[in-house]
Amino acid sequence: MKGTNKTLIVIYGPTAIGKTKLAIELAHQHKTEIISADSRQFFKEMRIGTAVPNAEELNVIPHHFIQHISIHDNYNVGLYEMEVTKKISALFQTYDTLILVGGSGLYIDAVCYGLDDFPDIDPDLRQSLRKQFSENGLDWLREEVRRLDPLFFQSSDLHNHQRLLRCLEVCLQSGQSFSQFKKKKNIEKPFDIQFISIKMEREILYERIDQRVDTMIENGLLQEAEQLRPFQHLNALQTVGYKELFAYFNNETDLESAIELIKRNSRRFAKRQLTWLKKYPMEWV
RNA sequence: GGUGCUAUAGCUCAGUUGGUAGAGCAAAGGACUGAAAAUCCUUGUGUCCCCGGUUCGAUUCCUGGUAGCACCA
Repeated sequence: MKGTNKTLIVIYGPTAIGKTKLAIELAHQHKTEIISADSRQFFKEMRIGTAVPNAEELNVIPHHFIQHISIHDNYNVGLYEMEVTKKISALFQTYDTLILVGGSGLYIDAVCYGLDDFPDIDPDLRQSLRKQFSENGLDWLREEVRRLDPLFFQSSDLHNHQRLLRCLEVCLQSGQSFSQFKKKKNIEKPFDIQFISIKMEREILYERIDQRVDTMIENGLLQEAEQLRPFQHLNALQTVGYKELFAYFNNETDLESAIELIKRNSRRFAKRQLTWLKKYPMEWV
């Protein structure tokens, strides 16, 4: 306890476990509002495939950071952190308790522990580095990182091109090493945090995932994905439930296989979320 | 009823000239600071259908079962 009378209830857990329902119950109970930490429900074009709360649910309890931006907007966890920090402090003027709910661990971390300050990256630089990577490959990328940030080179996964590219862009943008910015300063938040998750057998969770995918298909996921097909290259659409259907539209697979893949990839996603979850001091319901 | 083929991991199958076995997929574990539903790392789970026989030793060869498939009646 920090001696404040403000509490953020954080609901985290794997996809399809019932976070939305629990959040709404708790919001009713505390007569408060809900903040989303779900990096895919932000996008207003993606509704069915991200299982956003339905219209009635959104009506009864005010939700923030849901369906509030477009897939064409440039968005990331840094922007989210800035906005959500402001929003939370504004809402705590009115409420003693707020609900944070979502499945994106990094975004939960950003709210609860803060992010270090990194330089803004010139889009041209980012573009150029990606091009160089696609031309010169992973060995080139590693070599650059070794030269500019030996510490990162030692301690990081040298097969992960996304991380290496991120490291490199920060180094080149700032003239300093990426590692220098990573201070892990763990900003003290002016509120208490209570982590809550839901206990469920793996087998039952997987059944729920399968069922929910079938429901999404019934609710028109194909049509939603079809409309987004022209934008399939966007970051926001590198998402389970969409990328598999793009493959189907592009004749790379049949529909049945695409749906099976959505289920499998949702299971794998849930597993990654369960790994992430272990770092939080959870209370289970 | 007869003949033939098959029986090995959760699934599809490979293999062992006799020394208790391995691929793909599914799965499990992990990492994570501005793409995070992304990206990446690690891991092989087993009465080799059952009862006998031969053998120092059988999942492998042999007899007999059982089950599935195919063909013939």
